[in-house]
Amino acid sequence: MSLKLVRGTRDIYEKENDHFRKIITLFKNVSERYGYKEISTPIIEYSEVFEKTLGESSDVVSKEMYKFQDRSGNNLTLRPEGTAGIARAFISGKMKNQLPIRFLYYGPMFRYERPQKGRFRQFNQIGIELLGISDYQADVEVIALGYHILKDLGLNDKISLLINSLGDLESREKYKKELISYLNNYKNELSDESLIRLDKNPLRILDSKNKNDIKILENAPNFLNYLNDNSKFFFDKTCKGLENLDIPFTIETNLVRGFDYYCHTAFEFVTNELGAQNAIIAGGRYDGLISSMGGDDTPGIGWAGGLERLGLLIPEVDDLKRPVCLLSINNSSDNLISKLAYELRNSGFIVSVIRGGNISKSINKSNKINSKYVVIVGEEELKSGLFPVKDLDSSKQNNIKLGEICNFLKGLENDRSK
RNA sequence: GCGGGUGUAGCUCAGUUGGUUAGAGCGCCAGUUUGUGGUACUGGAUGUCGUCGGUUCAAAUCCGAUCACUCGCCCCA
Repeated sequence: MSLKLVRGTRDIYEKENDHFRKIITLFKNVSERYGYKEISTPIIEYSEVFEKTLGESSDVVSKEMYKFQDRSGNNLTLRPEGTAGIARAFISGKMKNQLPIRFLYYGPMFRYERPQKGRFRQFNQIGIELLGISDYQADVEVIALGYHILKDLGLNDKISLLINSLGDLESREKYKKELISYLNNYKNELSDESLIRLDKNPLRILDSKNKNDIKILENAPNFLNYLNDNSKFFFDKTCKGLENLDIPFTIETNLVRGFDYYCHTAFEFVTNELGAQNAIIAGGRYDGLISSMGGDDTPGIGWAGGLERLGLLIPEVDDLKRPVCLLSINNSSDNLISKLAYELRNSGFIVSVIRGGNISKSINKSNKINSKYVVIVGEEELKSGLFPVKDLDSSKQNNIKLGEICNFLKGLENDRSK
């Protein structure tokens, strides 16, 4: 039997899980203040849910999906991202009369990519979607929410916001034509990658990292000049909306999203602390998505953030809540200890029972699990009915009657929080 | 998918031009201290040297393959 981990997957232990939980808790907490409600969709969907929405030419669909057939021959895919599944849920759940609707979600996603720092084959995303508002206010709200979360995580000075407009369909088609005709002059100089894109998805050439491509693009027509009045108005208003909230941003005209369903606003919160994996939160507007899946025409905008990447950026913080250790020096005290532990746990304490060994060792073990208080239960205590309750920080110790230990500890905790 | 680097104890890493029984620090366990912890001192345990194969009298060391991690490309969260 192989004990190896599947490539790009990993086991996550207590500390990291605590760390993730903190991010998720903060994410949910802030998002709920903006009116977002949690939705959980399945991890598997029919493959076409992703293929038709993300675009056949996108990297994710063309080479990164975990596709398989189940025993009935259904073509299924482990979700590579969250938006398509939520759009599907919105349509199949017949939620159109509840618009506008705000979703928050988090969970594992799967992409068959080469693993790197901050990049895994199974990874976790947090994300939000806002459906049913075609107005730029939705874009401002969604970006502000992302900024709010990053700010509360203390990442202000580590991230920057890049924003661009992909315009509406009309603007995009017009620009695409201009860009193609410009790039056609450089056909023999463009990178192979970009040449393929020239046919399939020319806008993606804009974010090519190839040096020569970048040079060619310097004189290429600028997307922002091809926005029609409607698109220009939309983009201006969005930017003004961000300024109104004092959210700093940079217009990045070469920012293009990898999925077909985006239009108008595209944005990324990026960092330079994670090497090639610089996008922490990224998203945009996808007005055509739901109609393309067979639903009524419904505008939408959202973003997704990488939990692992966020985790790499924020420091781990020790738990404030420290356990109480009950030291069992004598086996005949088992019942007494389990009852005391039960009572303390009912009162909200984290309780750890340490059995056997001498007192030195037991206190030592208590220290190692970051315990604040220990209660010693040994021969003498069973006789006298008085139990030493010791504060390991101050080394102060009081002898307390069994029935009063819980209240005594509560009192100490209250004093401490004052 | 392409290119570079790395892989030795739980962790961080040494290990000479191939040469006996593979090392250090931290951590862990025990003792000093049989009812009171963090410090100190003393002692101890722990390795398929990533895996498989090859060269050699002899491989952690050289060669090949493979796996994983890592950095860059690509792409993305």
